[in-house]
Amino acid sequence: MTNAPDSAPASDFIRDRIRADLQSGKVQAVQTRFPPEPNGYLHIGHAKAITLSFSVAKEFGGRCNLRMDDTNPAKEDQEYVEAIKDDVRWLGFEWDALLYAADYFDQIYAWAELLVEKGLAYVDDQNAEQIAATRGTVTTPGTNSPFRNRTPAENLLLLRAMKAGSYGDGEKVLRAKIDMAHANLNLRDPVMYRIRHMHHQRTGDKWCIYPMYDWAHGQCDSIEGITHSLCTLEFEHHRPLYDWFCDSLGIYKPQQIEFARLNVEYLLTSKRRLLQLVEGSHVKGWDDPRMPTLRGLRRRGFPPEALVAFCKHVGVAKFNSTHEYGLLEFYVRDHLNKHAQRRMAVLDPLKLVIENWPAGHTELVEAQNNPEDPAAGTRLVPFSGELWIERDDFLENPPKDFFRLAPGREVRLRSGFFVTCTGVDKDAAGNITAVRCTYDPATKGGNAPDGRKVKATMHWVSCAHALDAEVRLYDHLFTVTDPASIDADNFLTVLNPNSLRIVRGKLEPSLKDAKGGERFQFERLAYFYCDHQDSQPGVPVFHRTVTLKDGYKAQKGAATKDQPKGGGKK
RNA sequence: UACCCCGUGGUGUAAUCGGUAGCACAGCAGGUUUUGGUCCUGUUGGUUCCUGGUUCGAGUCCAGGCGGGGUAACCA
Repeated sequence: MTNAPDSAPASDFIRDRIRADLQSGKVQAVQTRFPPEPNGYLHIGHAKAITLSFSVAKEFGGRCNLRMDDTNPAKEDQEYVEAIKDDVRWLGFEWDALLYAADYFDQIYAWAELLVEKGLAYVDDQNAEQIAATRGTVTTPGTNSPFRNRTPAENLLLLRAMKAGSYGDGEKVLRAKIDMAHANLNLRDPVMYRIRHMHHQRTGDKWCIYPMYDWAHGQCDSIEGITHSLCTLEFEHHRPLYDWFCDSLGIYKPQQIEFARLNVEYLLTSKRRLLQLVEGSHVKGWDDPRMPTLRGLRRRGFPPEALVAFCKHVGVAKFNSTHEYGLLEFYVRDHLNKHAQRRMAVLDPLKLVIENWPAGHTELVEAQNNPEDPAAGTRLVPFSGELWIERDDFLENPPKDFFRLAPGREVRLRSGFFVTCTGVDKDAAGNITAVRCTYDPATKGGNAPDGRKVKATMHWVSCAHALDAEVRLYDHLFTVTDPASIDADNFLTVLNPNSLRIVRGKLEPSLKDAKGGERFQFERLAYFYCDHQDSQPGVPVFHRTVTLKDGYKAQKGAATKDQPKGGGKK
């Protein structure tokens, strides 16, 4: 699946259990599933769940289904079904079967009648408020519904009438008859069916009663023969109910195992909050490159392989943890370093004039496409007497640890020539308008025949040949590492006003042919993604995926870490 | 103030049947380098939440604390 380091699955409590189940013979073949509700887009948290369920199945020679948990037509939409399928495939996983909870509605209903007949479920006439009010609290028991003792025969009639559409929305519900005083609130006669006269994207108008999550999920798992039903920690309290339904029905009971959901610094995975960002236009949609959605990460340029490697690395445990954002970046850089071709681009241009360059002359220099992958070949880049260099690659009065261009200093222009700074031009206000230098014709390609060394190599783009292009520089959407901890009222105050900065860059001409979906490293700056939405033929738009590590800045402290000011450097 | 779950270096995560803490990232130092990237080498960090107990031996088992998270939708 991935070539990233330590992609081998670590031993964890879930795999340990599966191994034991296989060994004891309790389980013959592993069957897992990823059960999203098609009511929104998948995000990085889902990537962990997807990676887990699909990987586990694969590792143990089992199967993994993609099942749409479409039990609530009020919130779901076919558009999301397609998006989910697309995102799962993008991550690199292929399901053994594509299934829908709605396809089991007949079976689930039949089981409901069975429970009614067994006296384990009843129709309640109370409304939602009354049911909530009589549920009790975590410290006080609930009270029985006045309709709790209806006979099985009466309940059966009522349930059938519910199904037949004899009642309006909310008029009646079917409830499991368990224990209104149970310490686990989920077992205080949970609602199984509610009435919703609604069109379902899959079953049309066949049903007007729809099963609740608890009264569908375990049943679906059972029907599919799921051996290990993996889900996140918040469903832990639901497991007793999951078990109760299967046991009461006398059907095959899969084992639900819960693990901690993924948390990453600066990222939010709450659907509600994400929706707030989109609806408030704080981002440009669900696929905004600052969003932690899979679609957003895709547009940001994150390779799916990097995401999967990250998800495998973080492991699975029950401890509620938060991963450093830097770990995610590590996997992105690790993959991109090996696969992204190099190009040169100047994002904060400063003119460099080569005084001894033959007027009007252009020379082509050969540049490596990827030093990490010789097979990527080389390309020709035009070099001339006026070049763009990065503004912060020149300093008139450099500190001792600054290796780049400065008056009197010689540096290498990558794949080009050695140049020596002879002076600067300034405007009336004293701002530097251009840097002047001379070049050494003998150093073409970047090496001096006499063996002399330079301490710095800089990127450049020929002014006459430069491609002007829009480059979008992204940074964290939030200024705090844990935006989820900020309450709803102040949530927007921690939005990073500099999370998106758009600049016009001077790019080497070959980038004119960049296609949407391609990834590059703009040397010495960062990795960039050619946007598949906004790029036009010949007019590419680039998104900064992640910066390169910067050893120089690191030495100077992290003061500018979250507030990039230079062209593309942090 | 009920019930459930969890607690290992800065962040995560490992440690066969209880045998004396490993790995990754980050950090630091050095080397290599036509990217201050990559790569290579070395290295700093842990009384395994606390207190007792069982044991020849406890991160692993037991008890009691402390701390964190979760749960009261006709959502999933």
